[in-house]
Amino acid sequence: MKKNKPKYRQIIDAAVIVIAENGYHQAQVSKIAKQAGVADGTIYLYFRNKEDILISLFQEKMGNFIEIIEGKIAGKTTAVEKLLMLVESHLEWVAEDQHLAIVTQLELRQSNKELRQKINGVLKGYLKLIDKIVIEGIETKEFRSDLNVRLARQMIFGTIDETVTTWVMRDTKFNLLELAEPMHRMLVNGCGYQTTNN
Amino acid sequence: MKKNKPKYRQIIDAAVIVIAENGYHQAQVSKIAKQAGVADGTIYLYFRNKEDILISLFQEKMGNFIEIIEGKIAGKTTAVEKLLMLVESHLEWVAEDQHLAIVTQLELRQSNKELRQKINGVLKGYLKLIDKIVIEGIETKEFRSDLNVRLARQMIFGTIDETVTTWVMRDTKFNLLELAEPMHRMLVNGCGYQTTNN
Amino acid sequence: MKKNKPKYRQIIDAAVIVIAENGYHQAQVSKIAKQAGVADGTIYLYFRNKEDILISLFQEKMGNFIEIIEGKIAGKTTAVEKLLMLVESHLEWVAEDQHLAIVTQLELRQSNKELRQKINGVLKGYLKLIDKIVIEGIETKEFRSDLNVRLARQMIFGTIDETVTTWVMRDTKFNLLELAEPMHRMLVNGCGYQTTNN
Amino acid sequence: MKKNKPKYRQIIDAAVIVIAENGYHQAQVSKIAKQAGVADGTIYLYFRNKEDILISLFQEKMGNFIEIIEGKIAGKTTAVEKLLMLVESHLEWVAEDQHLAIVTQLELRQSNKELRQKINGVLKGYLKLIDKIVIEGIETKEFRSDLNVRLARQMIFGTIDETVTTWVMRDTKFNLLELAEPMHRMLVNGCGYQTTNN
DNA sequence: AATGAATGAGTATTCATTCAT
DNA sequence: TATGAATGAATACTCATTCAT
Repeated sequence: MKKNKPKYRQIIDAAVIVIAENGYHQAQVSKIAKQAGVADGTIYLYFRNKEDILISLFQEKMGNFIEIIEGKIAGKTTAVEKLLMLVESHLEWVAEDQHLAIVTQLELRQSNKELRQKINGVLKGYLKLIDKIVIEGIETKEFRSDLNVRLARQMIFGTIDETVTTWVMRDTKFNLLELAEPMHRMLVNGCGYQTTNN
Repeated sequence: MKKNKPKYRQIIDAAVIVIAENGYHQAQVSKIAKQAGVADGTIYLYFRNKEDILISLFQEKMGNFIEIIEGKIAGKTTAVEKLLMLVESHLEWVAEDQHLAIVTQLELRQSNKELRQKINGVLKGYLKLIDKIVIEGIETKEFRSDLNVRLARQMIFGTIDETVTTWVMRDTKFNLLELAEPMHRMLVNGCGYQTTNN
Repeated sequence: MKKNKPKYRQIIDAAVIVIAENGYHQAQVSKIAKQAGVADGTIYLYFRNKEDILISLFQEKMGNFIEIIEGKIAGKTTAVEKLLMLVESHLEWVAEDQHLAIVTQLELRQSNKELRQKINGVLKGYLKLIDKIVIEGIETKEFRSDLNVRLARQMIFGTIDETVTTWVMRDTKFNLLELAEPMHRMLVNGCGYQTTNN
Repeated sequence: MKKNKPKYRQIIDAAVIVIAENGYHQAQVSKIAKQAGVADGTIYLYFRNKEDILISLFQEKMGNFIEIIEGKIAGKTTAVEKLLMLVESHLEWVAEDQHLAIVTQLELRQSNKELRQKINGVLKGYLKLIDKIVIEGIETKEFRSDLNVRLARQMIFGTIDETVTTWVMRDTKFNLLELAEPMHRMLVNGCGYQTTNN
């Protein structure tokens, strides 16, 4: 199993750094190899081609992230709490590894359609996680019974993603985690009952 | 003023078609020229370079869209009504011209960081429009007084954008406009007061 | 028609020189372009790819040679005379342009199977020419009636080809044309009646 | 002596199979090693480099073939009979081991000039054998006294080689051995006296 | 003797842009 | 204005060979 050999992770981590620092289109295989401390050809002992590095990168990192969140959420009892945990974890994840954030939020989105579709495949796991929380919230009556699940998920993911992307692109970084609580309140309100204060 | 000459729009419209049909990375200048019915070199009498075509495309189309929305919103009295108008207009705009939707939602996002930043510059006008509605809503007490304006805008834009992107990528197209009302309710709720039904 | 433009022939002639002097595997496109006095990219305005250069080269040169021989043969009345003309012309053709001889006899034979098959397609025209002479010789009773046409053609072509290849590979070049007459006598004898002097 | 160790032949036989089935340019050392059931590095304990495998292959197989023919010829008294034996043996050899025929007739000829010259060195032994028969034929007056020995050898070898190559390339295989007799008659005629039936 | 992971040199092709006409 | 032939920089991937074990 190639994935368990140290050079597999070594190359993926090198790719994250090279892409974050040089941009997607300037991340040549030779640069990644150099950063990883291996020969160009060694890359191809662990990955089929360049695209395979990028997909594997996304799978490893995002997949890992989804697992962590699933674990954290399991400990929470209400959908509202679970949603807070998801928002906090997501923002924390982004703030912790800015190289990775740049790669997933900005650079990897420049890839061609084929690669983006494979990336979307990985993302689906995350979106299903959100769906589960929304559905649970409806069942427990924390959320409106007439809530459109897909729309709610698009609100939750869209809000987080837009916020994170804006933050990653900013030059001056503020504390992203502080946004978790107000963002969570907005999203829960969005899924809740009353419309205005009238 | 080059922008008023017929070939200027001719080339931009050709670019929309070529990018929508071939994808961003297969939209060569020569293809756009052919579609526009001009010689390759002629492109450079109207645009500085390829990037300039794409930015101009976005400016023309998005700028036009913003103007239309501004007009429509002016006729509404409350922030809630204005937000509904914005959501409806946005979804309508996307549903009306699918070529353009593909280009702005999917293809143009594959461009490099530099181009994307310029595109974001154009988008700022739209985001400011949203900000104005949110601020007005707070002032009229339609929205919470402690609402984080930037966060609210990111929710509104993020939700619309994520929804539209998902819709554009789908093979089977449902009626996008039907989502305006429930999406609007979610967003207004998100900006409003009460959290849950407890 | 690209084939009539001067650069088309210019590139083919450059390819002959570069391949003859550097060998098939050291004949990079950039070298051919430099020899032709054009930019690398210009090659691709006239040829689909590198293989297309080589096929076109063979078609142009060999096709041209076949036409010339056909013309010369038309003036001869007997199959025996026609065969002499063919042998003489072939040897003359090889001796005249040694660069081309190296390319067709040695270098182009190193190409991959796909290219060789296309080259064989061009060669078929030449082999059919030989067949026609053999058949005519049989009909005029210059040759044996029980002569196997394909075998006779293989003897004629094989003998010429083996002789020419040996000559091209030799460092010291003797007068190739002097071999025409004795080679012709051998071939005519081979197609004729008596076996030995017993 | 490496040549007597079992793995030496094992690797050569593997090379014949791999080249015949994959073609010269797809016959990587690693494939040959796998087919031979040894590690890549082991190849280099028995051969200096890849070229050395191919030369050794040709030497072993062709050398073996020459020895066999020499034995068979020794039992014949006239040059004409010896030539028949040579032609028959050659065609039989090709028809018997089609893998080997593909390798020697088609694939090995794609090698570079340097390797082909070394192969020609091995072939010299066979060509000398032909020369001996021709010279004997002249001395015994079976053949013309003014016969050019080199030319006669080129006819004999060229005819057989061209015939065999054509046969190997054909998809539908006919009985090659049936060509021995008519081919022999043609060649003997070619070396003989009379030109035509006049 | 045997292994096999690691090495790293080498090249065809595309396409945005120019400029002589 | 308009043309379009010509330019030339830039990069992923293969595979023969090595050498530490």
